[in-house]
Amino acid sequence: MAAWRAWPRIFAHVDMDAFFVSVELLRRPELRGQPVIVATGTDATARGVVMAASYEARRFGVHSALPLAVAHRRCPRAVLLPRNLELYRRASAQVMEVLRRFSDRIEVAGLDEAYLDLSGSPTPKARARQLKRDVRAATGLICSVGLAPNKLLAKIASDLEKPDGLCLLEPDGMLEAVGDRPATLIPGVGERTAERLAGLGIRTVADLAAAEDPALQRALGPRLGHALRERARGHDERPVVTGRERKSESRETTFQADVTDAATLRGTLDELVDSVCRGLAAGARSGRTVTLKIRLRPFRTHTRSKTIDEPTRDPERVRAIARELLAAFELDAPVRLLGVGVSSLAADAQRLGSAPVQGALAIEA
DNA sequence: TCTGGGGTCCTAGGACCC
DNA sequence: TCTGGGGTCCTAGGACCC
Repeated sequence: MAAWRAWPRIFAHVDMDAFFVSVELLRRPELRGQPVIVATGTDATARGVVMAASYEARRFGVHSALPLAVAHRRCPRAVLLPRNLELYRRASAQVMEVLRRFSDRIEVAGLDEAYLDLSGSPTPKARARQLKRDVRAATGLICSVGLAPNKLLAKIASDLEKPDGLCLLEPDGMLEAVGDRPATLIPGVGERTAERLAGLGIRTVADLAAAEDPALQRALGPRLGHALRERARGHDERPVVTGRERKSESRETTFQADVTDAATLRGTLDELVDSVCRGLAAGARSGRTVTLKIRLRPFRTHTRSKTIDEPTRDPERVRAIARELLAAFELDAPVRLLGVGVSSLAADAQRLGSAPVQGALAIEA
């Protein structure tokens, strides 16, 4: 009898393979088999990063988040495609629609991945195979699926047999499967944390699993230190969270050349504010905190924020606050990036007649 | 080697209130 | 005159994820 039959819960992590590139290839089939890079722009010498790389391009050491200039050096003949987020959003919605047929307990964790709670299914592996077939039939896209008794192991498992993988991972099998991989394999261990761990002589997942709790807690803080060791041991109690509410909305832009001109900054700021407010309106939300983000040369990032008493998404109001924050900021170097965000969001309580808000109605009653 | 854009969560200090 | 303890809110920065 398969061990998974004894698991109290069964989670699937569905991860689309080279998602942005694969979506592009649906309409550019002639590019199949070639190194393809989806990036922030098409000028390989301009500022930007790789958003996705085909498996052919990955063989040259090109991967997402890599600076475009470096990617171009590593693989000069790669076809560079500009990102088309609207296209990827539509494809993602199609994929998620298929996934919902397999469980209503689904957590969308990005455009290209989701967790499904399949607890209670007598044949989870067969369900996963069917899911892969259905996604492919509906969208033409390939995904990898990890099956495990918790979200963490499911996520690790989905990556083990990419592309087009289907992998089942038990807690007992974790160290055998990934024990000698770098600790950064564990979600939550990024570059900075990996450096701190290396200071303790911890480099692999197995090292982290075997580490002393007090030492970890001194290096990383009590919460993170304990949590990461638990993860390295395959322990994870997080449930699938459905229907998350957005907590902030922001826009930012990196200038192709650093900016010192005040009028350019103000003009850009106004566009960012308008876009954020349109986004808030589309989601019927308003917010109380306006945050200005500034990145100065060479790469120093700062934020300034102001919180008001009443939620707003009035562009005039948000613009006035953003301009005030910008005016008060001491610019001692050229500006590389400018951003605007609104947080402390609340659902609109307006238009009660046509679009009732539950909480508000309860008060009315 | 040069580092996008959209998010989430955590920490830490200070203000303020009871 | 010296000085509690807890709670919430706000701000700024940092780390991380996709």
